[in-house]
Amino acid sequence: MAVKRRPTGTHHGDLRNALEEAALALVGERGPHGFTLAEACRRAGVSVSAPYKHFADREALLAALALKGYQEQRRRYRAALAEHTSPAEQLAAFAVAYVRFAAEERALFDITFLAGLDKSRHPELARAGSALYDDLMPVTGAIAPDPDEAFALLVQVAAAAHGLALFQQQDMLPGAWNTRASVEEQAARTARALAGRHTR
Amino acid sequence: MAVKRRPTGTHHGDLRNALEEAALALVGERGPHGFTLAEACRRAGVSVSAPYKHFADREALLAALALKGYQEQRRRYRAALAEHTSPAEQLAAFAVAYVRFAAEERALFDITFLAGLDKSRHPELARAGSALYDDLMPVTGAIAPDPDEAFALLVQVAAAAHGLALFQQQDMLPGAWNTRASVEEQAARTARALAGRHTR
DNA sequence: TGTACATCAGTGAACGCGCGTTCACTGATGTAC
DNA sequence: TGTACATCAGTGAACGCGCGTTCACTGATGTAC
Repeated sequence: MAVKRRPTGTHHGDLRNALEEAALALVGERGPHGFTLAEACRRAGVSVSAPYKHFADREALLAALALKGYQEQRRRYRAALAEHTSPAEQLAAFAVAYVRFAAEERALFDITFLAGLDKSRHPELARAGSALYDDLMPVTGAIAPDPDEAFALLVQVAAAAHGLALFQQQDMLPGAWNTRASVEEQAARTARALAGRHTR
Repeated sequence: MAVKRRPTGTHHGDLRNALEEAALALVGERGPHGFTLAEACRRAGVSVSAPYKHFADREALLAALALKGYQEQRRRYRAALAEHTSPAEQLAAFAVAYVRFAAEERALFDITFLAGLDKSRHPELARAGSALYDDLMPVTGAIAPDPDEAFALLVQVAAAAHGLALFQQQDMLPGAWNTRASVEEQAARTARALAGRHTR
């Protein structure tokens, strides 16, 4: 057997991760387009050519983070669904989890949805996005038996949560309405109202 | 009385407008951050220093366009409301007008919501944004008498329309769902469902 | 009507800046024998 | 255990680029008399 390789690399040790962390910090501080390779290198204490040992180019680093964003979303939505049994409440929990993800992981959310990544150049992102639909469809399917209706319901709830998340992030709601608690409540109420339409 | 001034200026004639048009074209072609002063000058056939006779800086040009965006939205929403008498149908018409504005005036929509304008530096934009609420509140107020409920309803419908508009713009819906007609239908249905909650 | 003048929209050259990417290199590490 | 070697993560200098902004200027236009 070969000697065990150290998981930490040769020089820096964990540059790939350090660059990803720096990118998240930059987007958190400066907005969806605030990431530059040069500044991430500065923060990681490394020369500007170092990233190319780990990523093909600037966009590849962002795409790696966007993929993480989709995975984190999936994890959160599955957990949210598992906490309820009634489909309507599961849908509400999903909507709340959506706006909460945007608030708690803002940089990840920004990179995933607002960094302008060319999705046709990153099919794995498109796949990760539609994987989210797969997890949710059983829930809306239990509320609206017709598949088209089920998908429409899912789209409506996700869109409402997406809009609420962006409104809050961009300070477009007045005063107390721009609170995380308030936005989560609106998300849940919207989901319940839209689900209610079908159950009676 | 002084001789009438030509509305067309001295040299170029209408550089201010030409620059705004070029900026809209650029954002339309390259996305929310695709505008540069230099390229707009090239397209207007003018030197790079010319814009400073009309705008304080790059951001001022964008802010002027964002203001136009809010004005155009207001015009459209007022027209949408005027076409119906039932509050629920007015709300649905607003939601449809919202996603239609995003589709028909994509560049204006992008500049208004996605260009990352610093709103604290442009209070006129914040004012123009909340003016939209003022037009809509009577509608939701007719559906939900309690002012907080009325505002919540408005926020929910606007957020849903916002999310739908972005989903379509970013190609996040599969196949026929990513159609303008489909998205408009989802917007109308969401508005009706949310309004319905209150009227029974 | 003719002339001197003020205005001001647009010029063109220059500035400093930060960016993404390439390239030959170095030197520490782990591996084979 | 010791030595020669291959690997490969990170260096540092350089590249070309496009950007926003400034500055002294020019020259066409409209105005005053």
